[in-house]
Amino acid sequence: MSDRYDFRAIEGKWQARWEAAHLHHAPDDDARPRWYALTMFPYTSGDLHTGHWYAMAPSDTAARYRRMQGYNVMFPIGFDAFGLPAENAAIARRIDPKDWTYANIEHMRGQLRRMGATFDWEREVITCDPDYYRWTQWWFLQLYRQGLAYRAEAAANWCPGCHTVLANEQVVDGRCDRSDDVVERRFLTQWFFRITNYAEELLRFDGINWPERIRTMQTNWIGRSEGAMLDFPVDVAGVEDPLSVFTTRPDTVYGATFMVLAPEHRLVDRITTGEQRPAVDRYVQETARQSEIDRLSTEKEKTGVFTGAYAINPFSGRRIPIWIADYVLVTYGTGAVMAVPAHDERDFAFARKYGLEVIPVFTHEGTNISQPLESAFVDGEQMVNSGTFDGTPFASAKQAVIAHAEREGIGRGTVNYRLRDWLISRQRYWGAPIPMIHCDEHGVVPVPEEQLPVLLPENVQFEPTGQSPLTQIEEWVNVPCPIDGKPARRETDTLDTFMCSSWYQIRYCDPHNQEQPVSPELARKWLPVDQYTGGAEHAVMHLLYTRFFWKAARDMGIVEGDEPMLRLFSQGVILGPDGNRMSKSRGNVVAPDELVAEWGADAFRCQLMFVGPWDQGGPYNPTGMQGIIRWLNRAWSVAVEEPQFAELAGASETRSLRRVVHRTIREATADMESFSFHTLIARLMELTTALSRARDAGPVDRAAWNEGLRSLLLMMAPLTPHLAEELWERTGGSFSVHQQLWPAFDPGLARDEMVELVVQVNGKVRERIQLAATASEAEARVAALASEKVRQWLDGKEPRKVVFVPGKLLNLVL
RNA sequence: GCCGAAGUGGCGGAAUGGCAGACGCGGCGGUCUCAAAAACCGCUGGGCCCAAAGCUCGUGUGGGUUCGAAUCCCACCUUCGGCACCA
Repeated sequence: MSDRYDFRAIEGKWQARWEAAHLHHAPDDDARPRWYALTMFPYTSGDLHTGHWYAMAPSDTAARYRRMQGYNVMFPIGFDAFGLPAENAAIARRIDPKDWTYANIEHMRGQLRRMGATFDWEREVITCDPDYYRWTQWWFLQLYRQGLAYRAEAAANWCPGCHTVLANEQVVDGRCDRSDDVVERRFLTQWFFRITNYAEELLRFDGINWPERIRTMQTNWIGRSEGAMLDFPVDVAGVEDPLSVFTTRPDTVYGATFMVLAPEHRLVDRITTGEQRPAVDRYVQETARQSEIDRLSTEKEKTGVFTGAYAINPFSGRRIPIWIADYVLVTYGTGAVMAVPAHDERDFAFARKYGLEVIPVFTHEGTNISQPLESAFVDGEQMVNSGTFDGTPFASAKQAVIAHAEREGIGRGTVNYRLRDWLISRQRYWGAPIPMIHCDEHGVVPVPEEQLPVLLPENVQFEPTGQSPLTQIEEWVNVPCPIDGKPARRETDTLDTFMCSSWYQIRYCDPHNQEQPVSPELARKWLPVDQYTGGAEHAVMHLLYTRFFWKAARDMGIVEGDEPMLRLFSQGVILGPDGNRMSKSRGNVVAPDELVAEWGADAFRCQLMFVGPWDQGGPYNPTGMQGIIRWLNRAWSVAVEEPQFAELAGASETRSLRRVVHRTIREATADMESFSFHTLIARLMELTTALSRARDAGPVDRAAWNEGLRSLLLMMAPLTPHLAEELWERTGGSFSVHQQLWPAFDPGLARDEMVELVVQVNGKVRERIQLAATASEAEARVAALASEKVRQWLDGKEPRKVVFVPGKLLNLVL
């Protein structure tokens, strides 16, 4: 046989055969231990790009490896199918979003099949399918029942390009993460999920193996601060409630010489005096006109206006002015701060500009606090100017002040978070309708569960108006109130699509269940996900939301355990050949379909895995395909062109071949465990070379050859599933190579007999000597001193010290 | 500004205290061929040297620890990522 590797003849053939044999379906009733491997499902953009391949092919390799280790592996796939592009396509091209989406899915299914991945298509989910979003709506109702969904007016991020509000997580540097438009601040009544209820728990990552990078990003995003809430009475007739402020420095409260409110703060209008009103109104309007980007710039000089009103410092009793300034954010804490210019840089800058009083309340080494301060200082030695607290050391000051505040009922120790509740309303059409009804008499009423799904109406006008297109469909909007049947109106906003993806991994376990989102038995069998893989761009969106969702589901008794994904691996970003992100405008897009058509799926998979460490990503090297193709050709030739056989069971060349084989298994197994696919491929290339050299060198022991070839094909199976299957069959293996066990290595056979021992003199390599691997220090010394070269370097001296690393090195120190 | 990761041949990268550059690309030389391509084989960090042997330099920069450092420690530079007026 001298035929050559032709992927065209084998890839389609085996894909069909695997499908016919349901090889990739994970049965629910199977005695093997389960392994739930999950790769993030794709958005239905209509085209599978290189980034998808880069994410999915290695995930598939890892999943196949687990199967060869004896697990019942579930590796499902589906489509994240709701979202704006479908609607924008509808507007631009006058096609129905549904038609656009399902046509895209059809195309992408073909692309995914040609990848040759072990996807369990019998578990496919499509989030825009009523069978799926019925349960997304169901989840909404459960969260509502738990008090975790609520409607409130708040400062929301409005994207003028997308004509909808966005969650905080979708705003990057003041811009929409999708359209890049500068977001505007609008005060709107919207639906939220109380993710902040779980802030504390979301900061803990106990029992899960997630990358440090993702954990840090989530931790930063949640932004926990310890401090106190302090109440400052307002000295304005008719304002009874005190002004509460959050501070991380309650110990500096005696130095609070003024207060600052965000310009949007509710109290501003009520406390502003007649004299100050024109200036305040002007400032509030100016602030409202500014973009968030300008407003949040730390470069900008601080500005503000006095309201004319005063508050009382509850500790010092001092009457202090209330200002407004745009450096105070209405979205954080209470939207008001106590300003302590002596100990806060921002307050200091503000006080200096407007001539406000500065009172230091700590002593500080190297600072004369009886002189006007040059700058604020944050640490200190002990409290001063603080009444009975004077002399309290810095370290215990916070606790002392908090304890006092709690005793007096003027404040309390608290923890504040940067994390805001998750805004889930969207003023767009292509999403799951929020299953609520507004009734004049009964307020907001949930749609009864048996009426789910609330179907999206069809034939809708999409031209963006700033309101959901659903508002215009009278026959859909007008419904009877579920309580008394009187005329009422449906909620017309749709759900953030991140809600659809927050629970998809749960639905995969029981995708066809018509009674429940998942049966308790199947949830228990498959969940949580053992290995999740996906991009780091979802760190504070999808990956945070799905953890929140899971914890809420746990508290409702639907799932068990504290975390939805036990292990997470975040792959890097595959870049264009020029080192930039692939984009049509740059013209550096690498199209998978073309490469698959030219070189085959196996080769493309390997090329992507050979780029470098998976978590680092990097530029795609167009010429790199050659190396992979050469390897696959050599592997083909090694499998189909037998050597001359002879009985050489104990011969040294046999031992040496077996050593390479067993060592490769050892290393390849470690590489699989650590997702080090590039070094794994390198090792298999070496094994292929070793086999072909052994064959060309003369007669080979039959058993050793078969062991080596068989091991090579088994280890290639997760990487090149089609090629391995074909060669497995040609070399007499039974269907399927993917149902075989991963090879085991014999440490004894992997061990070296002879080693090249490095001899160093004063730490520099001067000689290499052949020695039995088990040689002792004394033996190594004798062998080293037998070398003329070593003796020359020793120059007749006796080594002062000898370092011996068995099997590796002997260092003679003079 | 704060936090984190990274920096190694012409290129992607390997080696996480013990032979720097595995494996691959590219390059050079060869086999085959009328020729080219493909395939296969060999060589391929810099310097000294006709060459080899050999010596020497070499993992962002400068110091340190160690018999021995790409690897550990300190300082700095650069790149990337995250957070950033969060009180």
